[in-house]
Amino acid sequence: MPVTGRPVSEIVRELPEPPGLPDPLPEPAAEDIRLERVMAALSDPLRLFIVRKLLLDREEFDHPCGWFGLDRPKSSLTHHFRALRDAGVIRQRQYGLERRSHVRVNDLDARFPGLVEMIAAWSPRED
Amino acid sequence: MPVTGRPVSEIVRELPEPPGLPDPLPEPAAEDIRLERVMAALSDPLRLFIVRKLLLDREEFDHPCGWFGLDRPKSSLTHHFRALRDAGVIRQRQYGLERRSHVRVNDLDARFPGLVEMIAAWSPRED
DNA sequence: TGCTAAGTTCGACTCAACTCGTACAAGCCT
DNA sequence: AGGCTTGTACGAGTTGAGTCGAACTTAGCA
Repeated sequence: MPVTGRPVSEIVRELPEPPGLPDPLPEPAAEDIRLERVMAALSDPLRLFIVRKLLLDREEFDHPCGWFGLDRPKSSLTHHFRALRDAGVIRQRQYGLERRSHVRVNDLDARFPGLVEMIAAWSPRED
Repeated sequence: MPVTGRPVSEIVRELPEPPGLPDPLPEPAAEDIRLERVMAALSDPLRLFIVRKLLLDREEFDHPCGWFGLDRPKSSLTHHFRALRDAGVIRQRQYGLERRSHVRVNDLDARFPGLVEMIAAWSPRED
């Protein structure tokens, strides 16, 4: 995975919200995020890839599905992005045709201190 | 869950191994522990309970299955303890009839800094 | 010797999750 | 209007995980 080399201290600080965003899609409130569900969401390699790319290769505030370069059917991607959103890991907004996502760094850090930073610092094995 | 109130700084420091222990049961080497598998192991509420109790209510170096007070069939417990051991979360040793477990704090902390501390600090919701 | 206790192994059942094709909806553009 | 793009909804097939009962193994002990 390409990595920009941004320091971890910057990764765990969520970008400020640009003004005039669409409303977020339905998601759990920060206090309703469950560790078991977050763990289950992050136990899938594809979803872990998505979250890591959002953290490490972030270019904008929000990113559409196409930006990830995932070679999977669209219905599979819908499934995985929804799993991440339902668990409270990402927030999604509808921009016209596109549905863009970012990691809920502030909410995750408030509930589970150190989790986002650990994921950002972790390097997946090659084999 | 009862909690002894030990400081987190003590929790993330694994107890020193007493001398004369039996060999550990087969387990992945520290460098082979996979984050996806650890996440999957911790996505089950019962296993999260086991790990938290091992971290927070520890009384000895190793604890047998009976110590946890889990009201499940023995074959179910075998399944869950094995899932934790296969993922590299706990180490198990055979003491006569008993199979005792402890969390591999040092190995987990080396691979995924902050994970154990986050789990120890986290409080499950009541509902 | 034989009982008991701790835990395993095996097989069966259930259920949730992953995968994907197909059909559909909703914007954007010419 | 018509076509293109982004993504959803639904359904089906498959796989894997959790659950448990029943039979077995092993160690300790009376």
